[in-house]
This record gives sequence, structure tokens and C-alpha cells, in this order.
Amino acid sequence: MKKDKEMIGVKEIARRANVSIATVDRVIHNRTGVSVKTRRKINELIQELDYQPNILASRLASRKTIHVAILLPAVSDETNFWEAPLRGIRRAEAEIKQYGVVVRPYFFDLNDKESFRQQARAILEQEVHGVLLSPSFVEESSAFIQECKQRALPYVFIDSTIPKQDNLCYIGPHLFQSGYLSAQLLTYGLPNSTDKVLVVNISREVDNFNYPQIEEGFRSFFKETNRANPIVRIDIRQTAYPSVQDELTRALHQHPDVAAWFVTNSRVASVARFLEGKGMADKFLIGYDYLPENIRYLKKGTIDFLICHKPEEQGYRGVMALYQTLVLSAGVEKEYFMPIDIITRSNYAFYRN
Amino acid sequence: MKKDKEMIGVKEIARRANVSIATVDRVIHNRTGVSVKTRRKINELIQELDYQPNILASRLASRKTIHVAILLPAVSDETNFWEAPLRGIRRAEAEIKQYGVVVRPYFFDLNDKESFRQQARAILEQEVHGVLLSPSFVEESSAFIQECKQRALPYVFIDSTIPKQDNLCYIGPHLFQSGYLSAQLLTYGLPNSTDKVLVVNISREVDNFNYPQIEEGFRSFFKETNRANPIVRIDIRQTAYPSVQDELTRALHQHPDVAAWFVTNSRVASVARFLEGKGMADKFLIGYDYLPENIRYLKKGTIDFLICHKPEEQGYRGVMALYQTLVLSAGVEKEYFMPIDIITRSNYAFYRN
DNA sequence: GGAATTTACGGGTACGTACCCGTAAGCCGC
DNA sequence: GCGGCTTACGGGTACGTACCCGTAAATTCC
Repeated sequence: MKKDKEMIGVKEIARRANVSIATVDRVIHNRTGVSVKTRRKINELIQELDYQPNILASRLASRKTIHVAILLPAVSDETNFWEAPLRGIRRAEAEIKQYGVVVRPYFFDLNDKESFRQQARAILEQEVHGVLLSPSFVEESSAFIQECKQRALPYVFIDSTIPKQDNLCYIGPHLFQSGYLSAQLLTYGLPNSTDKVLVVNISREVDNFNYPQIEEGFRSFFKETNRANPIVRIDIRQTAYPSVQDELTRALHQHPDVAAWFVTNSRVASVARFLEGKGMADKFLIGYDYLPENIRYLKKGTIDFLICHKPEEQGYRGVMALYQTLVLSAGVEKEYFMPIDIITRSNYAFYRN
Repeated sequence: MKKDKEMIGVKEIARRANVSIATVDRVIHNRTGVSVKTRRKINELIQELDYQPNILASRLASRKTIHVAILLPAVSDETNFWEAPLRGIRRAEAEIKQYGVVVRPYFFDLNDKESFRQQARAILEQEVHGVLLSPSFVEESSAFIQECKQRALPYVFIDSTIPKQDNLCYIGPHLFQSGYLSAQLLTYGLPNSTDKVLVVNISREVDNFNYPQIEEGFRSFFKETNRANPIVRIDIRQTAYPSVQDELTRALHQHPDVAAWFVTNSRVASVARFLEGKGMADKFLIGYDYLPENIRYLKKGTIDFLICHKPEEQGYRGVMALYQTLVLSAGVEKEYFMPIDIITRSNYAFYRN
């Protein structure tokens, strides 16, 4: 019942190099106090024997705690989308707590850039070794990660990204392709090439980096497949339902012949509610995210497809990426695109966020 | 930088119970040599303090190795479906090797029940603490797990199951719902209620437990949504392409008006090849599994949808379920249904098996 | 009632790594 | 040659748990 493969450890390396364990340890951790010759010899042995440190023993012996800060939008009554990443983060935390990793969440208000700045400052005031954030506000995020960079703190983006920022990695959707897929699915609601499409963007913030990618992918599909369907886009900047209703009523008045609706984010339930109210529940409707409200309309058939990018797993993987870097000192993929999942009323019950 | 939360361990419990660490250890591991009174007191303290053993230290101190046996169909030139679960198993193995878990795979030939029996016997001859298997042959599997049960070995089913067998858990698809979803998607290729559907089952073995569930779900959808489309089923027992071609040619001759095709397993590439040969690549075609051959036809548009149940994750989760039981002594879900994923030419690139 | 056995428990070492502390050797200036 | 200082290294303990071994006390046996 003994472990068959006798793993070689620092002790064996020390023996072969005719030095003490402490010296090997110094080499492994790049600490000072080792002659060049000894250091080289030990490094050669490490290479040669393919030494793999025993993480269990390492973490057990180390009395250090690794602090990971999380900076995410707070769950609000407007959207509870961010519950899911937080669940994933909690799951990761439970898994690696044993390894001495502590996760500290900070929340900001999506309607208040100042709250982001405040929380960012609060993070930097504490001892912290890695950061996971959703760079919802580009300006503010840039300022924050600038500071992280100076302190050599690794930071991970989830859900959305800012290009070329030396982030450890991005974990989230490939928005262009996500829009492309939505278009493909929408065509099942567009039997004729003259059927009109309405793209609805409901968002308080004018997002000029992420949203355009979705629309670009969406339109690309029509272009590539030579579909001439007219595509109309409307922007709704007030997210409360009455405003949405107003705007949609106006749009419908202007375009009474819309055959299929595409909502570019998780606010699709509002549109579903609107369509039901107008007795148009049978119109083809696609939107985003596995939220209870959306699932309700999906079950009824008002929403035909939901696209989802596994927000929970984004949170989980985000923390794990930092863990891999900080504890295992292993590399991580620079860009980890989430799958673009299709949810219908027939498979939602088994979906794992 | 010290760990803030001073975890309570055996030492603290021993102190409070006025006994030695060794006695606490005996209680924790249900070993003999502790008086009833002492045992009770220690158990109370464990409850009260919510003692969580330090897995790191536990696995480090234990010189025991846990052996997990894997019993799966071999990858053959007929199908390499089983590569995926094996990848997942390897991934799990790498992750928990540090904890002293060794995974030993055994492969059998899907066309040879005797090979299953042989490998099963081989497993039981070795030291083994848990088994992960695909119960492809019902009779033989039952005999094998009977023996496991007697030895109190936990065993996990993946991909398919046998009901009521005291297995630790089942990790795999909900086949009824999977068939149901396929039907829903297929309707996008059936604009008229008279359009004919061809269900193709290509399999050497007559599967009388798993396959019928798919078809049942498939037909249920049509029934529930009051669709009158004629559904024709053909069974092909010779899986080599020439035979498939013959049978399909015959079927097509008999039913020249088939509008949509549904292949009930991963052999859908054969049907795609056939349809291309007949210049019928535009027919609606749905099948199973993320295999290179299938993806090739998906990209070209010959296959419209692939349904997939994350085979790699099944392998991964299967091993992890045993790990949770054997190492962490934590509970696992009895039935873990995989998501029913929809893959199209627009999202296959980001799919994670 | 004394020997043999069993019961109930404690001491202590090991797992592989991290890191503190001590020290011999080498070097410097004067 | 001596004090002071740096460099290079080893001894040893700790992390929290597992488990071997030893032993006093309790129990059984004849």
C-alpha cells in the first residue's frame, strides 16, 4: 500500500549535491547566500531529476497567506447577473482555502464610477497578492491596474476586457462570435429574406468597447450568408421597465413588421414582458444569460433562445488562474474564451452556469 | 501575513478533552482502543468546534496510496469517442496525484463482451479502492459490480447507467431530454407539418436500455407540441461505411421525401458523407458528439447541429467523485446529469468538451 | 492471588518543505 | 594579529496529521 513511485524531493537533491536541504531550498526560492557554483549544480539536478515540489508539504510548511482581491459590480435590484460569478468565486475559495488562499470581495455600483475608484483604493490599502476584476469602467480600471502593475500584482479580467493591458489573463466571452451565433439562430425565425430584425440594446452606460463587437458579429453573419434582412437597432438608456416599454412601443410603431428580436444583453426579460403584453409572444426572441426572469420566459416559449457564457465558471476560473500563478507558479492561458452556450426550453434544466 | 483564522486542529481538541493527540486520532478514524466515555466527549468537541481536518497534512502524513480503477471501452478505429473521457480522467489524475491517488485504466473491446469480463477480473486481482466504469454490457457489468459491492468498493457509472445498482453515482446525460431537445431543434428544418423525419440508429449492439430513452424523448416532443410529422426509424447494425451507405440508400428509396435526419449517436458523420454524396447536403441533419469527423461536416453546413454531453468532463467528474468519497469522505450527488450542449458551426470553436 | 491478557491511552517520529538561527571560513583595514 | 563584516552553508524546528510502539491499569484465567 506504500506509494510505489518514490518521489524525489529536496532531500534527495541535497544528498546528490552534497549540500544541506536548506541550501537547496535557497536555490529553489531564488534566495541569496548560495555560491554560483553550488547554485548551478543544484539547478542542474533539479532539471535532470525533474523535481516537482510537493505542494501539500509546501503549503503546510508555509505560514503565509495569499490574499486575492475581487472587484466586481454589486448585485442590484436591476440585475443579479453578478451573483453567478460570485458563486464561482466562492466555490474556488472553498477549494483552495486549504492552501492558505483568502479571497476578499469588494463591490462597486455599476451606476457610480466613484464607487469603483473607492473600492479600488481600498484594495490597495490592504495586503494583496492578486486581483480579479471586471473592468466595467475603462478609465477607472486603467488607472487601477496601472497601480497594480507598479506593485507587480497579477490581475485577471473576467466577463469583459480592455485590450493590451498586461493582464495575467482574460476569462470571458468572445463577443464577436457570440453575436454571430445569435444571428445564426435568429435566422430560424426569419423564413423570408425580407423579414425585419430588431436589435435592442438596453444599457445605462454607453459601452463603446464590448457591445459593438456583438453587433459586428451579428451583422457579419448576415453579410457572410448573403442575407438581405433589414436590421434596425434601438438603444434604450433607461433600464427601468416603463422606459423600456415606451421605447419599444415607439420602435414597434415605426417598424410594425419586425419578425425577430435580438436583445444584446441580459435585459431580454423586459422585452419578453413587452411582447407578451402586445400579444406578440410568438415572435422570435433571443437574448442573453441564465437568469431566473429570463428562464421564466424561456419556459413559456416567449424567449426562444438564451445565449450564455457561463458566468459562474468565469468567476471560478478567474480565481483559479490567480491560484495557479501565485501558489503553483504555473502558467495560464492569456485568453480563455468561454463556450457560447445555447439554452432552450428543452435543455435549460440541465444547464450549469 | 500570518493566517488570520487560527484553524482548530486535533491538538486543540486533545487539549480540551484532556487526552493525547493519538486518542483524538483514534476517534476520528474510528479505530479501537478508546473508552466509550472518551470517545463521546471527543466526538462532541468535534461537532461543537466544527473540526475540519487539514487535508494537506492528512495526505502528507499518510503513506497510503488510493487506487482507482477505470474500466472503459478502448478507442478503436470505429470510434474515438472514448478518448474524451480518458482525457478528463487524466486531467483529474494530474490534479489529485499529489494527494496520493493513482489511476489505473483498463480497456475492453466494445465488440467483445469477453474482454470486458477479463478486464473486470484483472481489476479485482489488484489492490483497488474505487472503480469508474461505463456499464456498456449490462449483464457483465452487473456481475462485476456485484463483486464490488461485496468488497464495499464504491463504483461510479459514466456515460450510461443501469438503474438501481447502488452505484456511488451516475455521471452522464439525461437521454430522454436529450432526444426531446433534438426534436425541438429538428423542427427548424420542418417548416410543414407533413415533412418527414428519418431517425437513424447506427450501432452494432442492440441497446435496449439507453437508446430507447432518446427516441422516447424525441417522439415526446412531437406529441407534446402536436406535430403530425411522420417519423420513420431505421436500424443499421453494420457500422462500416459501405453497409451504412447501402442501408441509407434503401431507406431513401423507400422514403424519398425525408426533410430532416436525426442520427441517435456519434455516427452522424457517416450520414453526412452519404448525404453529400447524394447532393443532399442541405437537408437538415442533427447528430451527436464533438468528434473531428463530425465537426468537419458541421463546419461545411452538412450537419446543422451536434448535441454533446461533455464526455471529457464526465471522465473528470467521475474520478473526482471517487476522490471526494475516498479521500475527503464527502458526499456526492447520486445523479449528476450533464448539460445538453448544442453545437453549431458558429460556436464549435469555443466548445469545451 | 499471581500470571497472562486486554484495554485505554500517551510519547514520539515521520511526511516534505519553509525558514530561523548559528557559525566557520574568508576578507578587509589598520 | 585582531576586531568587524560578509559570504556560504548546515542544524534544527515547525506545519497538522498518521500511526508505531510502549506501558500503566484493568480485567480475565486457573
